[in-house]
Amino acid sequence: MQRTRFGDLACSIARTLDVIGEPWSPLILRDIYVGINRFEQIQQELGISRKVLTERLKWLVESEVLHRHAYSERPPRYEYRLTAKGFELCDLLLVMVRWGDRWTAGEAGPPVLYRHHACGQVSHVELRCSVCGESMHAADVDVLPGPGAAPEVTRA
Amino acid sequence: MQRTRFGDLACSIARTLDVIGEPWSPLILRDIYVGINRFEQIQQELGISRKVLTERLKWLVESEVLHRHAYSERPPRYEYRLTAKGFELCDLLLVMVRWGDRWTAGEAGPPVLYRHHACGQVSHVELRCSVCGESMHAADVDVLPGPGAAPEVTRA
DNA sequence: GTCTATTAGTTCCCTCAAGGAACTGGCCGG
DNA sequence: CCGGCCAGTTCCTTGAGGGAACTAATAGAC
Repeated sequence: MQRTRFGDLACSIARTLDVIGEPWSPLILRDIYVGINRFEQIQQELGISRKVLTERLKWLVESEVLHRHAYSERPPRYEYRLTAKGFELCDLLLVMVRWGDRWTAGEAGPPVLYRHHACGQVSHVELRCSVCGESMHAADVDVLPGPGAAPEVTRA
Repeated sequence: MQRTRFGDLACSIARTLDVIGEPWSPLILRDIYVGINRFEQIQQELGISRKVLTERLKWLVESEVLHRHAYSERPPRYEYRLTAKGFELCDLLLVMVRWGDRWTAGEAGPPVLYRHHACGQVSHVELRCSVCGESMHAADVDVLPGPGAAPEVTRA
């Protein structure tokens, strides 16, 4: 956790960062997305400190991104699963993958490929407009104050 | 900067986080995207420590996400601008905004709206498959090892 | 010519979060 | 009853973030 909390800003980016902006959190989310659901597994896969992993998991559960599921009563054992809120957050991971593949993968090519169920092809995500369906990137939009804007301040 | 660097992992998410995963970096990117380009302006808008801002800007310039543009020779004064690489990184911000709007905006509604140039409508981004154009989310894909995968390890 | 303001950092100290390793508690199998 | 597994917790050390003061370069006011 960084010292300054972002959740109070009238900014959806800051609020999203408040949930998964801390170091390790996106990688924990990825692990759980690909089926690495248990404390011990995640700790070993990432090489993260157990203390930090405990803190992150607790926060993600509080934020309703993950839910702690008992897979054994005796002894009490838990695994972590994505909620609907958490599943949608994985969109962010797909976009990170896309950017990382394009700009950091280098000679070797992307470390992981994604096959789309609908068409069966290996592909990647693209951003489109929810209204017209055309390509929509940072350069293709105007930014306007919305209903939840803080007075006298414009934040994204 | 968190203690553990992520850039060396064979994982595009980790590599992307290596560039903008540190606290404040996405918010700095956002500021520059919306036209807040100068050190003093960013520092005041975010309330970030000047020391940390210096470190982040330096790193983002080294990572070729930003470029340091001299807008005055005497006295030497600089502003920060997005490179093509940096502009594409803003896609990530749009997806963060979308998630934040959906899950954290609450009663007040989204603080900022985005109008798409192509259709003139206020809308938001959606993820589509680059091959077939259909909706593509985390639940709609199979994950396969790619050419740049580390031996014996699968990372996203 | 000196005084102040502006901009872009740099330096300093202090606190608190991350890393790492050892430890705890519940339970099972031999 | 001993060792092993799992899911954490505790403790200590290091180093990153916060905050404020300081520097350098220059323009403009007086």
